[in-house]
Amino acid sequence: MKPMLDQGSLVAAIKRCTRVGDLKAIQAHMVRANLTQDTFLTSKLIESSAVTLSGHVAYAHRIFSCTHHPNLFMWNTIIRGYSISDSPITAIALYRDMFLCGISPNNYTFGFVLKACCKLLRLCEGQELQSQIMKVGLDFETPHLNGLIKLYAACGCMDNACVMFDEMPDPDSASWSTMVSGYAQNGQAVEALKLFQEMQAENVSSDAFTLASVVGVCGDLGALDLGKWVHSYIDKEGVKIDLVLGTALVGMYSKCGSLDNALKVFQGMAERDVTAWSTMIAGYAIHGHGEKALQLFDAMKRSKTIPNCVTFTSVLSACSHSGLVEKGHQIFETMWTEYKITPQIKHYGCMVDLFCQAGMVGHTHKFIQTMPIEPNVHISRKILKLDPSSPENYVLVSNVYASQGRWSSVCQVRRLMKDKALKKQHGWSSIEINFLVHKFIMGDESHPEREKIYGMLHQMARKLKQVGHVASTVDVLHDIDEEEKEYALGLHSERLAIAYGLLHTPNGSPIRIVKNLRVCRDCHEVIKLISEVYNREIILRDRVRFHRFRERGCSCNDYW
DNA sequence: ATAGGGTTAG
Repeated sequence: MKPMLDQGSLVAAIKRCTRVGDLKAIQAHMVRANLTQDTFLTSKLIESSAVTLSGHVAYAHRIFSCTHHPNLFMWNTIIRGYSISDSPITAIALYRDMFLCGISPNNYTFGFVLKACCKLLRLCEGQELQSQIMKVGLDFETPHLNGLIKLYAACGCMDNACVMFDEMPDPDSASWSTMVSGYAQNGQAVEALKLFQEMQAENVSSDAFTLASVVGVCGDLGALDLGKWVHSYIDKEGVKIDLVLGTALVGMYSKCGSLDNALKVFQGMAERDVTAWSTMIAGYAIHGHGEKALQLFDAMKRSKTIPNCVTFTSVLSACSHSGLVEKGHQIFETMWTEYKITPQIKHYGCMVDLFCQAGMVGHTHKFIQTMPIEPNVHISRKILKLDPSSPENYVLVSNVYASQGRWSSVCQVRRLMKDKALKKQHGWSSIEINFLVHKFIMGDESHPEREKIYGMLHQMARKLKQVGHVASTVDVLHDIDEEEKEYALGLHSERLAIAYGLLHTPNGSPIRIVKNLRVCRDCHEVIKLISEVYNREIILRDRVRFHRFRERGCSCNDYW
């Protein structure tokens, strides 16, 4: 190696570092060149290990602690490093230390601490920060406002986020994309799309960040036509399809059932990381193409991309849907032996599905005994104990009970959820007509065409009764709360969507609907009946299947 | 002397 003992070449060398080991070598050079007290070089060392080589904040922290009088840049850099690390709480602690050391923050500091608050969902501290900025007389800049909007969105307060956004004098593309992704993350997909359409109307051009969110929303809603339109918009505007946007498109096309397009985008991508590969593999898994998913998994390994736990969920579920028992078992074993990934409950779930579908009852029992957690209702109880704050877990448990007809337990779980005042996650269904996505929740009365829809709904109910359908839930849920009554009356979201579809799609064309979150037992049966009575093909995409491969062993290719 | 906010997979 050439000697590089001046500051300039050392800085250049730090920039080229890809591992912490490289930094150690440079530190050795600094000792030899008597440059250990060089503030600029020390700053760059901290920056490199704290930010550029993320995951090595502790190393940066050691250098920082050895510095006698760290300057503001060093403080900022170390706080920034922690804010993006898995210990953002340390960023906040350091921010307090900074005051104790008599160092005043600047605008950059606030941005980094805000990010840490965001990761920790510390709304109060974020607001405190907001008043501090004003107190010290610094300008409140767009990145701060965007950070606060993000914080509100992350904490589920889209109303506050919206007020801030509306009051912004000069929202930039980051502001828009924060809002769009905020709606998307809070399950307000339609609002996200509305905002995107507003952007179009106001001639605000969308960049790759916003578009990735929008594309994701299209996938969530199964809005293929709109998704295709956004894709053509991306091409037309010459927006570069980078790793993230490419991955978003692949995911959108596979979720919307268009695997050809998903593959086309995937193959056109200049680079592919573990997320991109996992998305494409999941696409094949969802549609029951087990062999293809496995081929892709092999290709991924050949490309030296290291699979993670998400990749394995998709690969194992692909095996389960295609009956590839041996192969699946083999891959499951490699999780720990080759990749040191501890299988999670969902991976065990895939394995149980795999054995069950192959009819290997004995094998299943044996496998279950090796599991760290029992795979029945009792695990669900454990899940609730482990994470009692996640509403999804309650829904999962309630569904497990429902599938066994244990209605009183269903009510108990629901009541528990209510007592804990957990935000109800409404199940919804949607249908896309002429690029517009119409979303319905159970008993939805807000639609402008509610009269027509309800008329159709009652007609549907009568016709179903004529062919002998008795809503199985009606009989058991008579003495429960209002919501359950609506449920029992048949105002399920998917029926509202179908009614709307019957009213608005031309005769002969299929009705494609997406159902999310709450599966009722007779949903598929009812849809089949409606489709027979009205002589219309009804295609249901059940989003729950994407999340919970382990539930009752239906193959996903039934849905598209 | 250096630096900031927003995006993707189950």
